[in-house]
Amino acid sequence: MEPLIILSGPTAVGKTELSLALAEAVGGEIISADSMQVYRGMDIGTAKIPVAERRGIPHHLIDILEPDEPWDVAQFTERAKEAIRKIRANGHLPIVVGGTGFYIQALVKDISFEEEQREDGYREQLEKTDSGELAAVLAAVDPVSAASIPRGNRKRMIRAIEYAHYHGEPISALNERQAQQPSPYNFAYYVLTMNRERLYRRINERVEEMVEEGLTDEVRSLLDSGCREDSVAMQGLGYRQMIPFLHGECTLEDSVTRIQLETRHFAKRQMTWFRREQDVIFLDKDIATEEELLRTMLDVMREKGILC
RNA sequence: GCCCAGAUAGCUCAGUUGGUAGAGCAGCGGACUGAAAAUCCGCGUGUCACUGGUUCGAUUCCGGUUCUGGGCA
Repeated sequence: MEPLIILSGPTAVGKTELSLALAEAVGGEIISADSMQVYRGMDIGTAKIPVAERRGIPHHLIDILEPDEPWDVAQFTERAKEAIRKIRANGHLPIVVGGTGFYIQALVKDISFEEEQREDGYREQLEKTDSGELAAVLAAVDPVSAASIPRGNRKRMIRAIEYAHYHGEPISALNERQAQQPSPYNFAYYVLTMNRERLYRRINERVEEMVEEGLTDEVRSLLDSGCREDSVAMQGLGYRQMIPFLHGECTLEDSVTRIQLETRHFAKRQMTWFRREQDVIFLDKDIATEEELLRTMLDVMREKGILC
């Protein structure tokens, strides 16, 4: 089985820093599992590690798209698998680092995403449909999903209906099938954690630092260069909340407070995700030094036969 | 010092024509299979400032006290 090392955790917990030490220790290359760092020009707000600080370790899936280009899990898994092949060919170990749990799950479980011919405008049509109608359509097409997706969650209702439309089977059937499927990887999935209060404080501080480093100008120049306010990239934390300030609709302080708040909410959601995830090894930063954590990681990898 | 208005959940406040109270935000928990830094769901007992009085019963009415605003001196 192919070896795979994963290092994740909530935002601002210190993944990047640890990932460098880890890569050096095992002879690894890093694959970013971050839905926003793929975009060029989004550096400060995504806490992207500057090339100069990468210590010569190759980083994949960072800066590969313009901010208005589409990107999703399916593309991520495809590109990540490509990167894994390349890294293995170099005789190195692939290390997936990032906070997008959804991407990591899709990669580890090797969820397949078949091509969809989306040119028929079906999604656009669904987006115009009101929620009651969507619920009715979903109930007809996929009763299992209809029972589990709340009426308020249009996004997930739309995807479920859309899936049935393109594949002729309910997405709930697909999910069930893929859930059984074993991972093709011999993986070690680490999640870095920390006391909540401390994490929240780090988040608040990091946002302040981002603003000092010029986050406002970064957002402004993205918009000036034609990036649409409703683009996926602009939904990112630190970007979306800055828009009202740039329009003169609120103070900078209001925007900053908002970024801090929503980043804290995000970190909380990430923790919910990791708690549910199977086969995860939690590494608590409160009770161990980075050296100790690294040693634990290496021990686990030896045990699993990822390292000899 | 006097007058007026407040004092209710961590915060901002609503409310009870007297039967011990509820929203938003925060916080907490959860979901998540092609936007995921997205999207969505759930969770509210708190000396109703303190203290007397009236009452079967007071957070609610009356008196006093303290504190906080605002006004007048």
